[in-house]
Amino acid sequence: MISEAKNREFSDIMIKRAKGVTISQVADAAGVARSSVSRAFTRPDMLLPETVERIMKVAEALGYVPNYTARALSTGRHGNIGLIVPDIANPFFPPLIQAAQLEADRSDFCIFLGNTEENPKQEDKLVGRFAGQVEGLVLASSRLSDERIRAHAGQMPLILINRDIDGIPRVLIDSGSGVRQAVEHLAKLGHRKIVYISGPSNSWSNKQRRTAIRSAAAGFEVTVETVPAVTASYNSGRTAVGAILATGATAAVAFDDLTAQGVLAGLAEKNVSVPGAFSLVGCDDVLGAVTYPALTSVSNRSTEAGRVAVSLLLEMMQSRAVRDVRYVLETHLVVRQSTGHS
Amino acid sequence: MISEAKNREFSDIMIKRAKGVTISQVADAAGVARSSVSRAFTRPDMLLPETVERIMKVAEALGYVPNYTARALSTGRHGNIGLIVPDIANPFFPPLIQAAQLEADRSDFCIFLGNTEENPKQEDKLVGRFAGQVEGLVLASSRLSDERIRAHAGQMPLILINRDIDGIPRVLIDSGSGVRQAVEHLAKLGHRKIVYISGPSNSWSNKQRRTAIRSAAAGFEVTVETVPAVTASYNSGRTAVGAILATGATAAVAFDDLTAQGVLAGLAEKNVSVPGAFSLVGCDDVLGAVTYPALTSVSNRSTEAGRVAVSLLLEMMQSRAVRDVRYVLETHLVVRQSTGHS
DNA sequence: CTGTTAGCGCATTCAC
DNA sequence: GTGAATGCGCTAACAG
Repeated sequence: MISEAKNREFSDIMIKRAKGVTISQVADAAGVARSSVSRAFTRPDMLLPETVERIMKVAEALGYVPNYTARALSTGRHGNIGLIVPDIANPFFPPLIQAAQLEADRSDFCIFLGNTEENPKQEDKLVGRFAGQVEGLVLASSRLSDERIRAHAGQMPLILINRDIDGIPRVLIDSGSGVRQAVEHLAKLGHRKIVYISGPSNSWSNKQRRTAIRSAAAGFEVTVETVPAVTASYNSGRTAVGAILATGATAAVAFDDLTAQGVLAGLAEKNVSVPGAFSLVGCDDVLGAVTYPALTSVSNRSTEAGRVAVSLLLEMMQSRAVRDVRYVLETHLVVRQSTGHS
Repeated sequence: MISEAKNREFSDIMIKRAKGVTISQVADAAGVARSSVSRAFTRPDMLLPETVERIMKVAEALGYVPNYTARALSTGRHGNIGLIVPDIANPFFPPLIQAAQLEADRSDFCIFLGNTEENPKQEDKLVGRFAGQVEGLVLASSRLSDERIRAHAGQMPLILINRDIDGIPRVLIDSGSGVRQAVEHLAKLGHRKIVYISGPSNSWSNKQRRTAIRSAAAGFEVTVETVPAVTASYNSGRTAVGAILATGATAAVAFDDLTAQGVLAGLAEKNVSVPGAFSLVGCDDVLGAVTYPALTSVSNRSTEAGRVAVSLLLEMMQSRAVRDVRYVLETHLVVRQSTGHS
């Protein structure tokens, strides 16, 4: 590996950069009032076409670009909305972010993205940081306490994704429906004891999945044990394999696909064949069919969740009022090759 | 699937939301001047501890939150930097984004993220939209023309990732080094004709890889043909398989891992075994060992690229000057199971 | 230590 | 149709 110093080539030329040109300079240069320049950019119809053209030409020449911050301060509308996610590197979120961005763009809004590294403190800090820069906020899989979320919701329009708090508009991906199908699927394959490999303890989805598995298992005369995987990640799943096998279960449902992928690797290391000797189901279906064996998983609807959340937020911002919306997206099991007879 | 209407439950309660409380209201309520409130939040050391405490208490009670937009307008510093990527759903970018965010956070800066959907128009619009909201900008794998980039660089501090323009600070991931190793690897395995499955035509990385393969191949007496894959994606790679096999080549290097993954799927459909009958190398190494067979790939250094870019940007913003930096990150080949003897 | 004053860049009343 | 004045919420001199 080459050292940093060796990689850096630079000349000594220091070019002082110009400060941003303002509306006043354009006005002076064009021989008009500041307000006319402003109008030329926001309501050209109020000016003579020739005046607009002249102003635009001068603005172009001077390299004038409207300052959105100043505009926002004066209008109270900055056209930005914030989106906060716990971990952008988790493949569950990029499609959600993309969909949110697309939906925001349709109404000419920009997305301010925050990544919290699964850290509530960081999340709280970010929300505060967004204050005054965004008109509304979407919190995806928030790790914040109910109280904190309520406090923030009092400050600005707020939509929750995968977090169920009364009185705050929320979009919920109901993995419960898919998880129940997973348990039924495993039961029919003859499995009598399964383990749930749990995710982050402050995750709403984690609680929901754990509960759904327990109740579904009871109906199929299957027993369930829970093995924690601390965080939702590959390594976490991999190290949990020992504990999983120690339970004597013949199948497992993992909190998410990433965890499942780690478990898959851990099982392979211990020469436990899948699905021959052990069956595994993931959640969120973010890996498609790329694992080996291809992972049976519970579908996710993150794209719709992102789209709907932003759509609800824009609606809420427009009406300047909050409705107690609870939008639920159902899921289902996608059967592939990682599950088989016990 | 349940209809949207059915999923939406909401009460009729419309709660009017309060407007943001300002520094003046806090000042009045606390019986101090506005400037004291401002100081309590920005330079508490300038005030008596008891004054600070009193102000803070009142602020807390009123639910005051500093307005960053107003603050930015007055100071000229908003503590935001923009980061624009072509496709957030491409696994190459999340680690880069995460690293950039982490580095920004160390200096208490926030990242404003933009996604362009590989569309230059959208990219141009976003840059304009960021004007005045960010103090600096990082453009990753920009699809903009040199002219547009130069124009924007004149407006604010700007760093490029994977784009090589003279006079504009840039961080380049040199996949050339890794690609050359790939060609050598294939040549040693006896392959005499290989194809390069190209990516987006306006991608700097694509040009760089194509060029590197050609020159390396010449040195090893290997012939190269190029098959286009339009966009960098799974489907694109999958549909290119026909054209790839038609060339009669025995191995291929794909623009990126996503494309390679598609090719892998396409080859499997045609019952062409990998690496038995065909060898394949990816680029960017974003899939780890999860494909089957595990993909031989050229390493990426996106995390470092993100970190370094932000670090350079902050440095540049501080000095209010631009140096002609060209920071190069070397790559290497990661051999796995998708390559074998011809 | 704290209050007073004056902008930051722009949109928006009002007059003309 | 266009210019002059006011204020968005906050920070930064300058006094006291």
